[in-house]
Amino acid sequence: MAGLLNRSLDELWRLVRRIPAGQVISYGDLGKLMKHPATGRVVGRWMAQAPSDVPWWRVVARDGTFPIGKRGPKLSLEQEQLLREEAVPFLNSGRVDISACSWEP
DNA sequence: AACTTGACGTGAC
DNA sequence: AGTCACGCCAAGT
Repeated sequence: MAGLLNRSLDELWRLVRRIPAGQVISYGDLGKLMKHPATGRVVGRWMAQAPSDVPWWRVVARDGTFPIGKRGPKLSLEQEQLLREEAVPFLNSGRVDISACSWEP
């Protein structure tokens, strides 16, 4: 028996891998897409253990910020840089313009 | 087993 | 537009 947690993790990595370059999705919306929905907070916890082949930087908070910055400022900057390289639109406030580049499966 | 901590979201002010 | 309080719930201590 695989376990519900591991299956959810697999599904999560599958979903994130489907996000095209130049687009983003929020933690909460990602959770809603799963067979057994998870809250944004839980998705965030799981993202911390994302395999290296998962484009974790395309997942942002609902308001277009990087909550990761509170704990790891370095990682936050890396995320912003990666998104800018993909031509993701930013607002003057430094947040991602999520309404202009959100991924819808 | 109890308590704390967040890679979040929402609503109130 | 920016804060804040609160609900959320898996993991860590």
